[in-house]
Amino acid sequence: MATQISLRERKKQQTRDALVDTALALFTERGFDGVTLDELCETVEVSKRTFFRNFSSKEEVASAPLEAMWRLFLDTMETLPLDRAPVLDLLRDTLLAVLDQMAEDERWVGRVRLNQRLTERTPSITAHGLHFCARTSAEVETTLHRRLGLDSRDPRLRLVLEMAVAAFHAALRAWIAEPGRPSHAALTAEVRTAFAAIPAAITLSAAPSTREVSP
Amino acid sequence: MATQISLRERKKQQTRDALVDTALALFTERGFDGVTLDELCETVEVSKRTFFRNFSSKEEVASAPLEAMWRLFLDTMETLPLDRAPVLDLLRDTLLAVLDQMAEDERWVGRVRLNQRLTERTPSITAHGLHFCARTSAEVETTLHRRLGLDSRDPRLRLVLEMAVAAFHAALRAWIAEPGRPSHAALTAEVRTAFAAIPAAITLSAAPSTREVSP
DNA sequence: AGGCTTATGCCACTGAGTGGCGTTTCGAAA
DNA sequence: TTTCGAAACGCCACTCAGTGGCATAAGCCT
Repeated sequence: MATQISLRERKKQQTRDALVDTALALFTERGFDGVTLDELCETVEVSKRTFFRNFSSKEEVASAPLEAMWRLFLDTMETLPLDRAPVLDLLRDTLLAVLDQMAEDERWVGRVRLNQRLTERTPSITAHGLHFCARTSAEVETTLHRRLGLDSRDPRLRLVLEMAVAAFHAALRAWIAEPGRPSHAALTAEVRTAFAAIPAAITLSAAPSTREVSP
Repeated sequence: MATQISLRERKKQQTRDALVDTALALFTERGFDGVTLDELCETVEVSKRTFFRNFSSKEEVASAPLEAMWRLFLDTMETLPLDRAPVLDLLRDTLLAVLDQMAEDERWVGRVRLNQRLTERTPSITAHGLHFCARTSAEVETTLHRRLGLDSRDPRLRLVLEMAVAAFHAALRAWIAEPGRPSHAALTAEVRTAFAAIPAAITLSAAPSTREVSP
């Protein structure tokens, strides 16, 4: 009872996975711009037309792992039971739960790592990822706006979402920078740390004892 | 102060301005994807090669007004006298000062309006703008990190920067949505409103009877 | 005025992304 | 099992963003 989905769906998923893994490997090895789509498609033995039926751009295939996580996040937000806790805590806990769920496939952690490394060194992937985040968080905003019953002109919901996204990005960067093989546990720890730093960020002031020397 | 710059510099600036204004007009009229670069260049009577010596992409020419503002912001951050005020207040006040300075050229306000309208309806411009913001705020982070003497692993500086950017974007969106002709004064008012909402965003909770929380 | 620098125009080229269309492959009903 | 419709695929031709090279022109400087 493993697969209730059709053979066709499975085959499609297989080529999708093959494209993602091969793309991550090739991009990591020779750089995003050093690999053409023709090359990638030839390696996976798939036509370029098929590639664009699975991904909307060259950047998307490299961002697939994180985008899958955000889609799960969005779905969870739709069905989550809401309590009266601060939205920021809600977002953090949902994010942590989603991370646990994604990490059940242990290959995902490795893929996210390559995904993130490529994002950091490739401007066009960065831009694509930021845009995806913006779209997704706009959808989360819509969902929460409806479910929490807030005034649509209230900018606080948008702001708290941006804070959460910023905290997650900070956590990802710190996680990638860690020595050794980044683990799922380490990532969740970084997420907790980053969210915990938010209140202090608002009141952050210049360090008292520091004096400036440069022109 | 008059123009001390050379004639050559002025001519270059003229073609730059012509490209920006024509691009904003054409894109607004027929959509970003409905205008080819060849068309734009023919209208301004400039070769495509020249276009790419002034702008690095089709998206950049549409984002030029806001990018100019952020560059001025970055320069200001470099030379600003720092006091012990919270960094968030520092960022807000600097942003307001930079807006005043940009608005001295009254054409700028109109350009930003078109810039922002196009950004909202064009995904690729959105992505480009977000990436530019990320790069710029990373530079601001570097500058403030050096000038404030903070631990480089402290995520609070990054977080407070993201909050400021998010507040500015929220202000821009509200400004664009205002009826009538958006003015510079209205924009600064929106900026103040958005920044003021930040502390309450953190503690925002789901509340059917919507109890307001004040800082 | 003459040489130097710098912007520009022109041209050919790569590579991403799209549309059309015929063919294969799977799913499901008969 | 056969057959039929739908979905996925491959192939081909095309548009357009962006780049590199090289020759030319325009401003700058002595």
